[in-house]
Amino acid sequence: MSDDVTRLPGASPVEDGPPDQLVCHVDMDCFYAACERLREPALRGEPVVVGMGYEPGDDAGAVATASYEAREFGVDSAMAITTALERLPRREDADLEDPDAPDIDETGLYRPVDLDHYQAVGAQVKEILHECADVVREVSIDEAYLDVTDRTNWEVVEGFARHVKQRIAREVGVAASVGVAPTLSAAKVASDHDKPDGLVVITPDELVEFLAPLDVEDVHGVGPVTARKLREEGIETAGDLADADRDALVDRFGERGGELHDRARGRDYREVTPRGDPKSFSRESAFGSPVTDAEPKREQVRTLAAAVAERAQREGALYRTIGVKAVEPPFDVNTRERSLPGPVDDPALVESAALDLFAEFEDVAVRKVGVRVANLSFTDRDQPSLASFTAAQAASETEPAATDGDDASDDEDGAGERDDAAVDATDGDASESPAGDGHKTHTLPPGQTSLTDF
DNA sequence: TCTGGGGTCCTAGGACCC
DNA sequence: TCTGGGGTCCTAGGACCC
Repeated sequence: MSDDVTRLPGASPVEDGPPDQLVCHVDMDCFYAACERLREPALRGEPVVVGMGYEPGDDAGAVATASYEAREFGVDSAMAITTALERLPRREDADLEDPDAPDIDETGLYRPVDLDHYQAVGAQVKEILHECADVVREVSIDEAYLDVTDRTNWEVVEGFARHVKQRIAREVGVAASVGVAPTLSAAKVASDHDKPDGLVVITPDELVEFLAPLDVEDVHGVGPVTARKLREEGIETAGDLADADRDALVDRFGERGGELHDRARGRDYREVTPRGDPKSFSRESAFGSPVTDAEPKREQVRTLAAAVAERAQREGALYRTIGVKAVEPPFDVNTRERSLPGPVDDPALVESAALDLFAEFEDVAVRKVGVRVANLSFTDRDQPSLASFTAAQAASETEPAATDGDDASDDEDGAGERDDAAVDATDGDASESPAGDGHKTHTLPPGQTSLTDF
């Protein structure tokens, strides 16, 4: 029911042809690096690398953003910091006296990610964007689509887009690339086309010709895996994809195949709609090297569970599904999740459920663990009142949860034993938390460590 | 390039219900 | 008792995006 909130009547796709719209895609250039330069002007003109999971001086983590100066040295997003340091040593290691030290002109400045700062800068940019358009879809911290159909027209849209860029540069101090096109996916292609500081307008007349020569991987939605498969069939460009047999694409790639075919032909029936509520929250973290011992992994799971639960509470979200992730070397991603009979806000339950689901990975080598909550509902909007929620919950709690001591893994064939008795409230009454913050808390009965009764 | 973190959507099989 | 088909929910994995 809550899902329907995001599917407003006006948001249904137009079936009978491209919607007549003017879409503007705004994409900040090297946003994290630009934000660092904003508060540390000495970084301007220098190779800057912003690393995540990285602290000053260490060499763990990965590159979140590399400035264009750093990219000259072969440093790129998602690259391991160790690799980046090989190509671009840190400035601190330059030493004019030492012949073995790197040349200062071939060193870069490394900074750790500071999301709070970027969020604050991003908010200023978004404020401008909302002033420039009636509908804005914020895709990420540094990217948004604008529906500007009613604000401009094809004759003057270039000036309009230039105005948006200049406002961002003048009022916030960071550079954006802007693309304008009749569809979302083409606007995205347009903003990418002349980065950095680009401004590209693709009119409806030019659309097909513009797309045709592009690499097939430039089509939004074609990633490395699909691109490889397409190339194996001789489909190298967007034009090749546009000319390919649609039914064959659907056979091979499912509905997505048809969608990609459309996009390569300049057809994209999506409209610009604001983003709805989030669907899940997750936290994950990687170990420096794979860990086999149970306790350090369990400790990390506990930490992540607490962080996820805290996030949900902060955002006023209840969750009905709790899940974990365990990545085994070399890169085998395993996920396990369980759904509850009803939405809860219960940090202790997130922890015990996560540990329980994680049990089967306790004694194997794991390089990364994660915890997730999903099936979210938001208290102050689409959620039934606390009173009715509590009543419904009480009704499903009449049967006490069994503590059978079984391993979670033993439950595979025990589906018939599943019962609907949910998680029991500790004191038998579903009282609000003492803090009186409106959050109803739920915990497993003392001593219960298994979730086989989910 | 030996792979970080936070998300979304899709698919496929099985359970379960009518 | 056997058979059928449709619909929905759940779980696991995969691809993609930023």
